[in-house]
Amino acid sequence: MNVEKAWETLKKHSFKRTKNREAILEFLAERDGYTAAMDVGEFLKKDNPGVSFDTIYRNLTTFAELDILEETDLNGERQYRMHCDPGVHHHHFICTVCGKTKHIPSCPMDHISVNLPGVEIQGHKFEVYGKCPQCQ
Amino acid sequence: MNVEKAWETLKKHSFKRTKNREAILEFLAERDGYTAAMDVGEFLKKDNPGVSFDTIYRNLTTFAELDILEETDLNGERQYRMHCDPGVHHHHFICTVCGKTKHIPSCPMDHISVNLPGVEIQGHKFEVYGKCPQCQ
DNA sequence: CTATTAATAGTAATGATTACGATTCACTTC
DNA sequence: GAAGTGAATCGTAATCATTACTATTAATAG
Repeated sequence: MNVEKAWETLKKHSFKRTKNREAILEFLAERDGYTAAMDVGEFLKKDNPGVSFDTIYRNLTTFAELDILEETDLNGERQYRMHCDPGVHHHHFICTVCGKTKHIPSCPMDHISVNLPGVEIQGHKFEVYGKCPQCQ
Repeated sequence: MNVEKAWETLKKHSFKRTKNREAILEFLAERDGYTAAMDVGEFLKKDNPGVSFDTIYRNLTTFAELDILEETDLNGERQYRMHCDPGVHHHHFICTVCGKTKHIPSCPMDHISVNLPGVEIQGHKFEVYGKCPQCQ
């Protein structure tokens, strides 16, 4: 997912083009891993010192709902990254130091017969944690 | 893991036998799923209205470090359950309504060749979410 | 029984997130 | 391109879970 595609999606759902949204998308497009909501906010403050939490969280949540961003909870913080490939299910290795991710194309649900009679499966989470080469 | 075994472990590490710890262990031994730290606290207050957050969180953290409890983060809250079988690696299905869990003995790391050259793997998380038969 | 030191109570502080009324701004329509 | 309209934002307060800290209490060893 790149910034243009994100804007197509936003247009399609009649969201307006604002400076804050542009900044968020351009910032996350540059990064290749997860970034905490608060850190996105810190970045926004450079151009716009008065951004409010409301703006930061509302937009990140909206983007995640539209599958523009991927979202995860990492040690109590909400983290976001550009969606690598919306529509193609995948997982990630996540560096616990810098947040950088690596794609894991296969999914445990395809390999494991989860024998759970009667339960209604809604979703799953699979993440591998460690240190990327640069952070060791 | 049952309450007696938990006390053996605690004794071995010279932790004292206190009313609060007894209450926490007995409460979690009764439950068969994850319980939020705050809910454990609520329960403690029945017998001891003045328990402090310090006591709740410190003991839960200690128990998790000693592998008496298993710990996970679920929608922003820290959740705990008696360790099914310390020493035997496993995963869980977790009911998103009541927190009840079901054992998943197999591990994705055994089935998926995570091809990540140069990274140092430290851990992983695999959880399946859904509704248990009672909560549908 | 007494001493020692862990454990706890009580409460304040922190950190992330949510909420909301007032204001501003992007975009439609004329 | 000016005006109108509702979405988006600001500024700030509130909430919620968790952490931190000091004075006091209580579990265990000797």
